[in-house]
Amino acid sequence: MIQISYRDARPIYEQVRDSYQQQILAGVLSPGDKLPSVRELSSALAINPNTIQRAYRELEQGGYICSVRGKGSFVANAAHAADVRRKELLQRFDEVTGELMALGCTEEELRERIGGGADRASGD
Amino acid sequence: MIQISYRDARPIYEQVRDSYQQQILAGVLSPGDKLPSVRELSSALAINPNTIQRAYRELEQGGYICSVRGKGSFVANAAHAADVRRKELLQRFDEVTGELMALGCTEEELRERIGGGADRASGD
Amino acid sequence: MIQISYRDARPIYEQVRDSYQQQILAGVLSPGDKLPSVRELSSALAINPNTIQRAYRELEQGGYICSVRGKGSFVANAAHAADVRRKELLQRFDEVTGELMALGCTEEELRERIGGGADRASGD
Amino acid sequence: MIQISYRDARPIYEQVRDSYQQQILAGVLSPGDKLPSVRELSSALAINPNTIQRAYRELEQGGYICSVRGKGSFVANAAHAADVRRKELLQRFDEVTGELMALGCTEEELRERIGGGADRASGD
DNA sequence: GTGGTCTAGACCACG
DNA sequence: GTGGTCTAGACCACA
Repeated sequence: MIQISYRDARPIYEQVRDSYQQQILAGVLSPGDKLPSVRELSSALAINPNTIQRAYRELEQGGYICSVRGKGSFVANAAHAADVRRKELLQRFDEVTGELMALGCTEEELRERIGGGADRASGD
Repeated sequence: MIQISYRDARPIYEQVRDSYQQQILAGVLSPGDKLPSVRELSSALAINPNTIQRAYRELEQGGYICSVRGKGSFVANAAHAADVRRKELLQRFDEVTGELMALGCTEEELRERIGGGADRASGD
Repeated sequence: MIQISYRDARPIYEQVRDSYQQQILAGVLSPGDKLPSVRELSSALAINPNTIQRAYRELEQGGYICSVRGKGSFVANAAHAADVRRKELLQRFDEVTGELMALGCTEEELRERIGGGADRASGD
Repeated sequence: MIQISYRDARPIYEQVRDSYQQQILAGVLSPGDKLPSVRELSSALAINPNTIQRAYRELEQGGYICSVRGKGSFVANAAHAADVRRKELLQRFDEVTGELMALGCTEEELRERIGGGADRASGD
């Protein structure tokens, strides 16, 4: 289930949108799965239906879900959306590595860090 | 000199703050260098002085500059600021690599990408 | 047989209506042919009978079919329907060409494009 | 100035969005031109500000305008938006010509029709 | 019941 | 003053 926080700087509709986006890309939700209805989710989270609807609308514009009047909202085939997302992330990856190397990090240091979630504390 | 753009999604005070932050970290501005006064910069950029003041305030809170009443604002010792920035970037690095690998990128692929600015187009 | 898709932006009754409209104009269905009954089609497609009924009603209003109480629905003489449709399309043709030329496409370019399905990729 | 009609089947926000989109693509509005503020336009058209804002938001998402907090909304550089629009129109052009030829129109007939706004009545 | 649109009015962030 | 977000509640189209 989606978690939202009023302490988060992001507006609520973005938190809802990003949570679903993440779950869909991660495969937690599969193509064809039904999302909770706008009214259902809005009452479950104690949030105005319009706010949920905006999140759903943007998910649909991004190709993540497919909303059908009278039926509900369903997870779409994520292939295209995943491609777009991967391009975004690779661009951010280049930016971050570029700035880190400008700050003195070596290529070797960053290469070792990839996938090394276990010993992450050593470099922080 | 600082460049601001009205087409940028970021508010102006963030553009000013980030520009100086970047120049200080990159060594374009050295510790002790004097920044233009709020009045000077605001008239040079045709921007409300309040906006500049907010940028300077946040730069001081981040440890990038040091403002002295009646004297002006000066670049602080960059070592601490660079440490803070590096931690931020390493955290984002971990987030981005984590999500990329969840989307199917291999560790090897990402390791090869580091520093490979010349053949970047191949992976986009 | 009619195909409907929940991922289509159009409501279902429009998909049903447009599918038959297209088949009638293309000659796949000939004047006098009997359409499946509302009950038959609604159970075959697992769709609410009201939805099918609305599609049939609009097909009859458009002159594409002729419904006889107690007998069924039959494809009408296609000549009139085709005339109406052709007028619609010619109007859209004028609108589209007008806007394309306002965007810088030349008359020659559009003339060459007509019927050039083979080399379509060159102009996209 | 924008004209909206309650008799139009399109929702109001689409009418507003499409009107500006058209004016920007046609060059009636040039890059850098300021659009009326949300409040201004909403009171001029006697429409709720939220409705106008949605139109403006979609114009920004489409790359037609650029909205800046505290400053206003301005026409963006339309080059990219025009490209996207042209592709859309060329695709519709192909669809319409294809269906017209399936209905018996000849290539020659359609080629002559292009640009022939003066003698349009002959073919309707 | 579902999603979609619209209104009325509030508050915030920014300049 | 500007745009952006959120709420509360209404009505419509669709299944």
